Amino acid sequence: MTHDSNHIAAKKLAALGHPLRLAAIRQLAAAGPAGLAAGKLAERLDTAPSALTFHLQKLAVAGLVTSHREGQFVYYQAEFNTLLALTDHLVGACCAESDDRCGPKCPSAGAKAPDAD
Amino acid sequence: MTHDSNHIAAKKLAALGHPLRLAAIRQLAAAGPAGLAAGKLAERLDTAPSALTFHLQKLAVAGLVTSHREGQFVYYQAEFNTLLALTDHLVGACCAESDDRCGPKCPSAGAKAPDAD
DNA sequence: AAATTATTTCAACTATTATTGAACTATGAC
DNA sequence: GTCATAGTTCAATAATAGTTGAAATAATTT
Repeated sequence: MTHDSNHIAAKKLAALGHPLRLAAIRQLAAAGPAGLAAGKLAERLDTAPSALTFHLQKLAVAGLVTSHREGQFVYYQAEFNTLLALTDHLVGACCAESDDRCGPKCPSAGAKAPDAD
Repeated sequence: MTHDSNHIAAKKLAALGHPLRLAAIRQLAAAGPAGLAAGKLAERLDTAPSALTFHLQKLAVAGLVTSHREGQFVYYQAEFNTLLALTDHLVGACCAESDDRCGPKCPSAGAKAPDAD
């Protein structure tokens, strides 16, 4: 909400704004809390290891993934709370200043409906 | 879900991945279906008109805003459905391949819980 | 300790995006 | 028509981001 949290959220969105990175985070999200090894991810995304590292680092800097080594492997996992907070930042204030709502799925539906049907 | 929809979603996220654009779409989202005139938006975002046009065009190309002229004014409005679909693309497959869920707010909570408590 | 597998780092290069201010176009008021 | 207001376009520049492959580091196996 502050001036600065907008800046931070924009950074996260920019990090997600690349096809490989978006595909990566979705794989990691689908994989659940256990995450995936970098190599597995590279294989699934059909990309070169060095490219994957480059992109995973951007995601890590943005706070969207974490990693830890387990023997030979480095596991990456999605930062779920950060992802969910981000989607909320994006649509959470939807229609806040409006009498109308944007539709049946409006995130702030019910919060201000004058309609007591 | 397809290879290509990922690419399209990444484009939208990249469009949102700039502080001014993110601030703009949030203002437009908060403004509801009626939208806001470009000048009003420029004033609220404290930015030069030409810069605002530049960024609004990116949002428009990405399908996140539309605009229409009303006399002297050009009104911009958020594309709510696109925004909501985007957040869903981002977290919709969360934990889909996992036995564990990422947390109490997991978007796919209930979809696969073996827990019949 | 040499070989193998997993991942990261680096450097050279290419490509894309953002910023700024001045000029331009569109509409409405006089 | 001329003036004021609202927005857009353009051109020059500055800044950032992405790609590639080869070399380096880390852990494991023999």
